[in-house]
Amino acid sequence: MSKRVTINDVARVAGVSRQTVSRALNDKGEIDAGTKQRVLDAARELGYRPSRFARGLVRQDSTTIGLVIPDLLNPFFTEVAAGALEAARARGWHVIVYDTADSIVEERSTLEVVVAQVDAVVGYFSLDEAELDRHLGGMPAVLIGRDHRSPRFSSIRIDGEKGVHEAVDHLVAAGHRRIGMLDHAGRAEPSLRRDWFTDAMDEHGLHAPVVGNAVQSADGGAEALNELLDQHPGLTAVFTYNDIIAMGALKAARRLGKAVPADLAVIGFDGLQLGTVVDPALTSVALDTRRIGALAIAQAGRLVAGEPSLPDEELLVSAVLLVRESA
Amino acid sequence: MSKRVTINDVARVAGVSRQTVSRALNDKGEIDAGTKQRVLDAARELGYRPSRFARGLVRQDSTTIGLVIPDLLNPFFTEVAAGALEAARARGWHVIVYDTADSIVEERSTLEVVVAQVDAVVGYFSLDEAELDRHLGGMPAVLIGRDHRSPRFSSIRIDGEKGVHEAVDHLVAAGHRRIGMLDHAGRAEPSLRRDWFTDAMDEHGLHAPVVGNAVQSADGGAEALNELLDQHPGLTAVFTYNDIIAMGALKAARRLGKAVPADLAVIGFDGLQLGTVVDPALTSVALDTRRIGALAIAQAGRLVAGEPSLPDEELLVSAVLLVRESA
DNA sequence: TTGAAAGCGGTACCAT
DNA sequence: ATGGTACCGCTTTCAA
Repeated sequence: MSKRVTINDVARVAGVSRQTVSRALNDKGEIDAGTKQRVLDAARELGYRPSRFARGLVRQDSTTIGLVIPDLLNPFFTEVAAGALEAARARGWHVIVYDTADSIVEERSTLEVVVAQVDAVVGYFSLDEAELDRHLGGMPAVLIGRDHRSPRFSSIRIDGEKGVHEAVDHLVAAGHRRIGMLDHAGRAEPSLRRDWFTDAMDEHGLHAPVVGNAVQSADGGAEALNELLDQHPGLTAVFTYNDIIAMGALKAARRLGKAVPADLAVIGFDGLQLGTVVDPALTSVALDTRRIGALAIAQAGRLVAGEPSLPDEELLVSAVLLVRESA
Repeated sequence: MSKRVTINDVARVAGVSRQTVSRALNDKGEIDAGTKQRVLDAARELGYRPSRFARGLVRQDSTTIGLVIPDLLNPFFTEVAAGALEAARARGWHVIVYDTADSIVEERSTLEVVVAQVDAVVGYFSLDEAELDRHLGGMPAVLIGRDHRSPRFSSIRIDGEKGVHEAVDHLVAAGHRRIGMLDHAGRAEPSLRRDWFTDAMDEHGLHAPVVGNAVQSADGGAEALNELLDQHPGLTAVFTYNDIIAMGALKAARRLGKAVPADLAVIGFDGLQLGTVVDPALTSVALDTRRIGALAIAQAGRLVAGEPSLPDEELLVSAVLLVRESA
């Protein structure tokens, strides 16, 4: 492994001092054109590249934010990430992306590493606040889609209540009464989204919604729909935990010979762009994913700079019903 | 904006030297338990976080690789990115993701910024080698899906020839003779994928393939298929530039009342996981996207470390036909 | 126009 | 167990 070429090497070869090298490289004035050229040539020849650490050490700017997401392959997180990258880029900040592979173990090891590499973290975490704090040791952190108790954290809150109510209203207005839900499987408690759904159903006097559980994949959604319809053949509409599950449900419905939305209306959650590639295009309770990413970055930036936090009400992203074709 | 808390501040408050602070923080032995606690308390109190620059400067390890992709929202690039992240993580390296938004202008500004932030770049570039070199100034670079002339660059090459031949063989074996293609619109020249397709058709004595052009989106694919079938109603199969376009074609086919694959067989390119959420699941000439990302990282790592490049034949990723349902 | 010297915030090595 | 000192690679005064 070849030794690093430093500014001193360049200086020696060019026959000048390193300050002069610095001047040449950073396009400062106050330098003879000939000297500058000589330095540049030497630098090229040696393959010199300035150390980003040394630079960063002396110029105290340069903000790097760690974005922690459970699964880059999940289009929802990809959209959030895209929003974050865009927002960061606009400010000249950098984003290091960490994928925790939906695993607590990976999340821990990610956090351990993250503290040494970035100025702030934003993202989706499943560890409790105490442990997060322990790993992060004072680093600014913005939790997405999850409230915080400790003032040490910030949150980007997601409110789907209004959107889910709109969805149920929409279904009821179209004449649906027997409406089921496909919730997320494999979590201890029912999801918030399910609570919103139940509430909305209650409001219409439609009680005891029937709920199935789907693992997080299109196949999971398909399977869950099959089971649900098996037990409750009378259902004319389903609301799902998210769009991926809804897409699986779409597929399963077609296999069962049910036309969507005529025989079975389907409404997802997330409002992924992806919802337009399936047929019929997916109606969904949509989140502004770009905005989520952008907000997280903005808030992280303020924390890093020691500026006051964004006001709470701006840290909230509300879902709205996006009517396409499936309902 | 509050001033940075340094190790000296902690040392002063704890009443020790900074070396002792360093010991306490890095869990070195040779330190009194009481002292260590005192230091830790002081650090917490002050909200001290070590500077990653100073650390990086003295510990010469820590590799950061820049991943440049045209569009994170394109699932193909997402999959490559996921592969890269995974490979980097396994080595303890970091990946900064840059999205150039499919724009030359953004690509330039990205490159300008990238040089100061990472040890090597990998990704998809559209600038010519001379300009890349100029921006990169000696930084190791791995071009994906694109060959290089200058030995200054590395490439991860993509070979779809075999896979596309398999696809055509598959169609021909199923009795198809009138096979069209939906190429990528908006590029000056026909794509490599089109060349492979034409060759494969030739081999079967099926000449003059009919080709339409689709813009890069599902809608683009749908539109292009409509046009193509309008001009060539006899087609019984289409091969597309990529999976997204194929998914649009799938949708368009259904709208036209054509069953897939019975009336029209569809084969995409890329082999996206996404291909399973549509119905019928997409048959595709599949690339191992994870591997592409992993190879790029591996090669970048070697370049950074000054190790010999991976042998050329290992830097090649070949596509294979992935038969699902649409053909 | 150029160079010398003083840090930036840490860690490593050598004393004590 | 603790502190002193040098040094990582670069930029920024300040002189010359």
